[in-house]
Amino acid sequence: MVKRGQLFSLSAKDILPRSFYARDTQVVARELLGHYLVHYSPEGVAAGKIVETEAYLQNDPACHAARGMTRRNRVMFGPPGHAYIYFIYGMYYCFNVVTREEGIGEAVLIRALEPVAGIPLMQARRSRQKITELCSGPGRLVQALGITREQNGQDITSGPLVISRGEKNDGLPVVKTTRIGIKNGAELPLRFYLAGSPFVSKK
DNA sequence: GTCCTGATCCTCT
DNA sequence: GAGGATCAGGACG
Repeated sequence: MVKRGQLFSLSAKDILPRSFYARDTQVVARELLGHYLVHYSPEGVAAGKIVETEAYLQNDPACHAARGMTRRNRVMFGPPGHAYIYFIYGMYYCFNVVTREEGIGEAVLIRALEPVAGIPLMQARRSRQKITELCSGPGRLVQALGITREQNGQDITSGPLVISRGEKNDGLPVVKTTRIGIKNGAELPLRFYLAGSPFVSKK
């Protein structure tokens, strides 16, 4: 059990293996809830529990990969368990996890975290004090964890940016609903979040 | 080359 | 609740 503010040290067995990601994208999106996104940076470690995700499928008009591979989205077509980070609205970055086997362009967008470690660091990076405003949104959590575009394509099963095993996810109430901020495919129920969490980006 | 749109967030009112 | 900030990728010519 990880408590808020606790020092975050991982051993290899805590990290989700590549096989976790090489599965159906909706299943991965659903099962990522409750696990921890951890970033070791030169300034220190910052980590949060994943409380909100969205699935992006290859035959889905909202997905960058829907129209085939380009230089921008090529990471999505690569092997699973890698980070796909892209720039949006001229100001923000979004962090995705590549799923499915190599050659299929699908990913899971991490939309919100519950901060558990490195909170002072997050507050400094975000210029915000309230815990609920540190990671409740895709652009926010990237900023709070200190993730940069340089990490696009990076392996997240080893190295400074990883997802580690949380408590047993079974039994947590999960809501499945429509995604946020998109026009095409807006009606598809591909967003997942932990019911009642004050850290989701939007109810 | 030019134009337009977007998987967002913040600052007002 | 509305509007602005700000820029890369993709569509088109």
